[in-house]
Amino acid sequence: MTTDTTRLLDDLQQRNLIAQKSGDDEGFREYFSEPGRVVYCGFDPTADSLHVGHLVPLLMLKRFQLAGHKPLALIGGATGMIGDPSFKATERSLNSAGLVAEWVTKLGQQINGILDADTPDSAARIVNNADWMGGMDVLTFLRDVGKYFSVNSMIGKESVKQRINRPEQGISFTEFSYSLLQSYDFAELNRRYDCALQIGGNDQWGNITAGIDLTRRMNRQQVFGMTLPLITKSDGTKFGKTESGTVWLDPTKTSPYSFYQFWLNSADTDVYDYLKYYTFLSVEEIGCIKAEDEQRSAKPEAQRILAEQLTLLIHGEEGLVQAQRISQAMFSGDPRLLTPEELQQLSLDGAPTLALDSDVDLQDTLVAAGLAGSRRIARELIGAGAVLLNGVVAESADIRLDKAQALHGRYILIRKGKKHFCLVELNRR
RNA sequence: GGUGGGGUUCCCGAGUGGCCAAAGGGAUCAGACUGUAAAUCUGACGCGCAAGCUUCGGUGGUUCGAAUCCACCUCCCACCA
Repeated sequence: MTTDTTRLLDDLQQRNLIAQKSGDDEGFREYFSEPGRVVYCGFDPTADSLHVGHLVPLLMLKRFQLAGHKPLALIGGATGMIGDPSFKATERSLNSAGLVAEWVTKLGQQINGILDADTPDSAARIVNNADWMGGMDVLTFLRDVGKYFSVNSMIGKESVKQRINRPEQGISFTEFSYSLLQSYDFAELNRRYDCALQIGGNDQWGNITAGIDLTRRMNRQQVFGMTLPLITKSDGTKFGKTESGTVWLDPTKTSPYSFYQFWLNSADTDVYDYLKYYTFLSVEEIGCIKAEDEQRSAKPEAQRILAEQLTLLIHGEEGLVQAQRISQAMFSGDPRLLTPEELQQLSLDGAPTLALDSDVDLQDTLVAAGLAGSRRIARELIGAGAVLLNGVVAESADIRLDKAQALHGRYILIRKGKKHFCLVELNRR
């Protein structure tokens, strides 16, 4: 077991997954040389689903689990009521208690699906900090927790500096107190579960170190902290977004197909790093993939592997098959070969869909589908041969869509350019 | 409060009476090339099938004609205090 953890830490370093780590490497390694250590990461319910930005810490918990430790996922039913101000430019609006509670439940289910709760010696545990914070009264909190914090050092934290320095934005006492809550969580988890490591995104460093200090003072225990790097894209745009917005883990918010496509579209310059961050493939294997991709001068395999690994992990075998089947039909297959069931599945799987009456103008349809900004643009696109109906180039701008050309009398798959689609379903009249 | 500068089509930014739907760049979209890449090249980029119509902070005015001139309003910025 000792070797497992040593390997883990070396592996994490090779994957560039450690941004900052508290304390000395020796002590850290020694402590984690014993199996069954408890590692925690908090997830605040700020939406009804986790998104790809949450994956790195979540998978980190799993990495520790695979190395024989116990992952502890904390869902911030309490902290989610407050809002973390770290590196946020503006004060955030509060969510209602009911909404937060609902989100807590949903996040719990998602996390549960990813972390293994049945592994004998390293079962995952999911806790909610509302359980110990919800009932705490103000005086107790201020006396027992607040007393350990120095406002002087709190206002010096980099994470709130911009808020402190910008009077027009400011920071409410509520948000300013957030760090105390998170710190108390660490101390509490240390007391309850002997938790000794908190991990989080690099923006959490301030909160984590505050928790380490509090735990030492309250529990007289030395605990550890580690932050994970902020994932970036080589083109400078924000990771985790597509033109249609955040990439969620919830299949009803981001379909397995879109999720698969998100990873598949990773840039060559990023994809090998992502394989290290997001998959459990060994660094050696990833190195081989890279070497092979460089040998072959054709399309690299890395993106496909990345997309497969992640879709399988989050959406399971079925989700992956769906995603691949749709991708195949859309990009390289002939949509005319799809069965009515598969076409129907397309819309369920997240392809944009439009229900129209039969015998409609193609230009108007392109506009309605959001594939063209105006009829004039639609005509230009058609003229350039950029519009495909069921995989066949639309020859004329004056085409009308009717049942005769619809697949199975109902479906017309419109494609604009290389990767914009809309499935039109003609109503029977 | 005083003075000076400014608000132009998604963004930046030219344009100071007709030749302006408005230079140039960026972003975006498409085509070619490709790997559903990158880079590059080409084209499009207010609306309209078209005649034409609606845009240049707002309102009114001068003029045959205004993004361009005038008045007022509004917002932003700089300096003064």
